[in-house]
Amino acid sequence: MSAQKLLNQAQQVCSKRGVRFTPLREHVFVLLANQQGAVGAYELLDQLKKSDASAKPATIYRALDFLSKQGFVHKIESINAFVMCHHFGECNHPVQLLICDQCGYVEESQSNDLENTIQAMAKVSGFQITHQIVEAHGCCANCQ
Amino acid sequence: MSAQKLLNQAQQVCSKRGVRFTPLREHVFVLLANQQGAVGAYELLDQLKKSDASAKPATIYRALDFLSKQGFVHKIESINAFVMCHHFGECNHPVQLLICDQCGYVEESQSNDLENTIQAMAKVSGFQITHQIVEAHGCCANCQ
DNA sequence: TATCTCTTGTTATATATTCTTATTATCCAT
DNA sequence: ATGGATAATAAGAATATATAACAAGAGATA
Repeated sequence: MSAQKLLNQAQQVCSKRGVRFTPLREHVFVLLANQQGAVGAYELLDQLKKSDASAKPATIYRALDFLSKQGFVHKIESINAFVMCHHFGECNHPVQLLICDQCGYVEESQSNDLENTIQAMAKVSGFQITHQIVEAHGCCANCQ
Repeated sequence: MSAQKLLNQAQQVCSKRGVRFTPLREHVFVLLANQQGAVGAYELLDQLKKSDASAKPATIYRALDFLSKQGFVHKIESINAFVMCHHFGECNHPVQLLICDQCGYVEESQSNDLENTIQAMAKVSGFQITHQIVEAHGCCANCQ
């Protein structure tokens, strides 16, 4: 999906939810939308600085925090990077990521089986899951 | 399992593998073994400093790196913390963690189902997995 | 002993988050 | 509309977390 389409969609979602999609947040959103695969926060910060020299780490992290909460981007915990979610409009799915260690490509996948299996595993221990992180590293089809 | 037993076991594993379980590494190992649940690196560093005032971040991270590679401890990516593995002797299992956000308790669990499901999910995309992170957050049986 | 490798010490730097204060937007009463 | 109260957002500084780079030391091997 194009960056412009994603942006429009995000604007609609924000206005529907009554949250503020400020210029700063939009800016970071667009930076991410134009990015292939995962990006680090400081790489985004460098890009942001080109048009806003006063940007600081907290600036970018706050924006990323907002975008995550809205489900527009996902944080990849295992490599401290961020990736745009290309179907935030559709549903509130749990995130499962396939991360190519060669080229940085990140694929988002959705398996109900996996979700169910994790829930089953937790149940055995009487554990109540609120959210989960599933990140698989390896080599994508292209890089093999 | 007691800290002492774990230590003995780790010593045996190291000598079998021909890797050096230096005093420093042992020390960090024991700190972790005596810990309930997850610990941050800088918390360990503070403890280490009590007997070795010259310890620095790199000191602890190097030791943790070694212990991770040997499978003695696991890093929890989603909270930047470390936890002792209580069955490193048994097998080379993929790690699945249940993390209680209330009390910090971490349970390691092992589901072949889950492993298989993830592999199946990857196969659909022609993705080859080398390793994976599964971390479920929520509330343990005790805290409910 | 000479050499090679692994480990550690030390410093600097990269990455990430928190806290406090200031600013801006929104809402409501006038 | 206008001003004032309130809440959300942003700036800035400080701190927490993690790694890199290089020099020095200790162990193993021949």
